[in-house]
Order: sequence, then C-alpha cells, then structure tokens
Amino acid sequence: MLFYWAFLFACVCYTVCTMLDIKFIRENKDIVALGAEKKHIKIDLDALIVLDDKRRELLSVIEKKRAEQNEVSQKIVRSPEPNYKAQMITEMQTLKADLQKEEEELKKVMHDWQMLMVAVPNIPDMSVPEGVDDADNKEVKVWGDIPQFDFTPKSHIDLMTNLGMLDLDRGTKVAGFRGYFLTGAGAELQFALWQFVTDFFRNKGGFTPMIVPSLVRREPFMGTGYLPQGEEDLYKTQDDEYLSGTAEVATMGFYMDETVDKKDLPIKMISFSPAFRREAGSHGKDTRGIIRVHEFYKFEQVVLCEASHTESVKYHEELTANAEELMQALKLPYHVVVNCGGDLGLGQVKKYDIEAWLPSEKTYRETHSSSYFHDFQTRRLNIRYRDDDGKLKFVHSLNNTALSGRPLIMIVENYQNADGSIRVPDVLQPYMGGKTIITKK
RNA sequence: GGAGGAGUGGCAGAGCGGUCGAAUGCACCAGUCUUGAAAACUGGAGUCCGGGCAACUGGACCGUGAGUUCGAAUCUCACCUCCUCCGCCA
Repeated sequence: MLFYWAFLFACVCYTVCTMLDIKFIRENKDIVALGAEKKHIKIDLDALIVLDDKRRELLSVIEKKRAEQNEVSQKIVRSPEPNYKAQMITEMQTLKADLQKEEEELKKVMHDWQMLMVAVPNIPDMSVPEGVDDADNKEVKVWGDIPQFDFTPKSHIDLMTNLGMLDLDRGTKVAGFRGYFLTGAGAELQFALWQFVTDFFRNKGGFTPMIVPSLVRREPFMGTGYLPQGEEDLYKTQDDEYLSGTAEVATMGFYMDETVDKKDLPIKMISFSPAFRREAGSHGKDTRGIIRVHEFYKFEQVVLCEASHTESVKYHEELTANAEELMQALKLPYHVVVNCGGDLGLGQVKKYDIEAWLPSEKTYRETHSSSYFHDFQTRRLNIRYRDDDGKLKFVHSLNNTALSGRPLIMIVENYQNADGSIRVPDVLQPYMGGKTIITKK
C-alpha cells in the first residue's frame, strides 16, 4: 500500500521531474524496481547505481583535471618567460597522462552504464493488471454480437482460396514460408479497406497522412525501444539498416533531434507503410493462413503531445476510440483488453489490445495495439518542445494501429455465407464499385 | 560505380593551432525614444552534465567517432550526411 502512494507520487511529479533519467532512477529506485517486477523484466538497479557512483566520481576527478589544464593553458599562452613556459608544459604532460588513464576508465564505465540504462523499463501505470503474459490480460469491453452460423463456418484460408482471393501455394513458392498473394477480390477488398481508413481519418480531421519508410536506420529503432532488445525479430540489411515491423518507428523518427513548437502540439499522424516481422519467437504459431505473416501493410496512428500524464491518457483513450470506431463501422465484433504487466513492452506505460472475433478459431485475435510511453521514446529520440516556463521538455508519445492486415481476415470469416460467398461490409461497398457480395466466378 | 566539393549557434556566414562558446548580418527578447507603432539607439540571449539556497561557478558541445598536441572549430584518419559532374537504372 505504501508503494502505491509512492507510485501515485511518482505519477504526480512525472511532468516535473522527467522520468527514467538516471536522477529519477536514483531517487525512486523502489518504484522503478517495482515497475520492472510488474513487467517481469529483470534489471539489477543496485548494479546500475554502483556503476553510476563510479561514473560520477570519475567525472568529477576528470573535470577538475580538465579545469586545471584549461587554466594552465591560458598561462602558457600569456607567459612571456620561455623557461616558465617549458616547465608548465612538462607539468601538463604529466597531468595529461593521468587524465588519459582516467578517461579510459570512464569510457569502460560509460559503456556498461549505457547497456544497463537502455534496459531499464518504463514504469507501468497503476491501472495495469498484474500478470505474466497475454493470458492474464483483462477484458474491459465487449462490442457486437458473435455471429451464429447455421452451418460450420470456414476459415479464411478455405474461403479466400476458393474465391480466388488468396494464393498461399504460390506465395510459398515465391516468398517462402508465410508467403502469400492477395489476388482478385482479395486485393480489391484490401484496397477498399485502405481507402476507407484514409477517408475515415480525413473526415476525422487533425491527422496528417504520411507514407513512411520501412527501411530504417538503427537510431529510430533504439529510440522507439525496439532495439537493442528486439534484434531477433527484425530483418537487417547488408547496409546495417533494419526493416521495421510498424510505421511507428519511422514516424517517431520524423521529429528525431528536433524541438517542436508547443503550439503545434498535439501532432497527430496517420502513417502507412509495409511492415516486416521475422516472427523469430513464434515458430510453431499460426503457421496456416495469413494471421501471422512476415510482410503486410499497416496504417498506424501516432501522437506527440505535451509532457503531461493527463494529456497522454486523454489521447490514449482517443486513439483507442478511433480504432473502435473503425471496427464498429465494419461491424466486426471485438473486445478490448487491458494488457497485464508482463505483456507490456519495455517503454509502454499502459496498453490496450483490440481483438476481433475469428469464427474459425472461435476466439478473439488481436487487430490493434494501443499504447502510451510518456517520454520514454522521446527522451531517446530527443524530441522536445519549449514550455511556457521557458524550459525544454520531452514531448509524450503514443501510438495505436489503425489498420493491420488482420481485419481483412475477420471480415472474410464473419461475413461468410453458407455457400462460401462473402458479403461486403456496407461501408466498403463504395470502394468496391458498389459490389455487395464476393462470389465464385 | 567513378571524380570532385561541403558540413560552424534559429537562419546566413567568418574563423583554419592558444587571446574562440565562437566575428558579422538577419531573426528573437527587454529597455530608451514615441500618444501608439515603425525606425534608431542601448542591453540581453544557446544546449547538456555537475556544485551552490542563491548571485554564481566547473566541465562538455563547431556532422559523428578516434588520433596528434601542454593546448584542436582549426592538423591526421575513419565513418555519416548533403551538393556538383560522369556512368548505370527506374
């Protein structure tokens, strides 16, 4: 209970003392440790603090020597006396030798220090439930009726293959494991969804549409928290770039190392890009169909806002609501879960997953993932704004899927008829030339 | 792929071994003048880390990282980015 008060305090002072810099970690070790524990992430904070003591000590010694060096340097310049000059230079040579030793030591310390620092997770919100993995996520909302079929519903694989919408055999032939082609009405339906989403955000207003790179340098991955921990799940090129698994990475990189104008906040972006995932940790999972693929297209909502917990929460709810609105327009039954501590990423404070009903599996499967980070990402990416008090602050960042590859699957399965045809959702019909049903030719 | 050139403060642009955190101009902020504004004049102002209640003070930062030197924006090397020309390709 005491910890919860400490927790609350941490949240309150959040906007004042920016978080997860070393100062915050030192002053709030227990809260950080508790947060890591909730996320089931192992981190040795005591080792970090010992190392930080060492770092501070070395820094102080080095800075004193450098001050002396600077001072004597000035004397050397001004002194008209050659002998005195030579003597001082000799003294400085000795000082320099010491300095180099200490700098070498500091370098080593800094290396280890940085390794530990990037591994310190952000603190989850109080409202995040305890738990180890996605099985412990808590359902917070259910929308729509699960369809009752008077026949045995088919999987998207059978439905789409039969209707010439999907070609997995040739997908594998051409692209290898988890490869696929969307063909005919399959491609058309996907295009329709993209158009629908584009129009949805245009009508909503405030979101800048973006088409962003997938081939991205290391820095934005470090900044967003996908590296160094997620190396395994990323494709890497021979030029040391990575293929990103979400438009979030490049979109967050857009303002990297920049100071944005406070009057432009919040900055809302709706980004489109291909997404690549090695699925290194999911070898046996979802091997049939296109639930889990190495390559798909994605619209991502990204928001940068003022450094305020209240603002973050407000936009988090908004981004989640946007995604729900899309699902409701498509009339896809879904539920929302709040992710438990163990299912949160390193930088995430809180996350909602939206999961839509998949008849062939008789379960909900994830279609959207909505999370906020406070300044975890922007601190690493160095994205700041000048506040009214004249101080530079790190903005807060958050993101949520708008459309991944999966809703297509949910549509196909939920809208299927007994004869294997598929009704086209009302809102998509205008984008399909008025087509109301997809049937076999 | 080949040959050259360049990266300095919000912007433009000097500096090319010490007196440089950095001239100058523009932009910015405050003040003087003015009924008000403009102009003119005067002054101020970078970021990060540390010490101090504070005034203030120490260190770092001239694309990035190493090196030479008592001392580097300035010299050397590597890398990154941008520009120009040739070639190739959409």
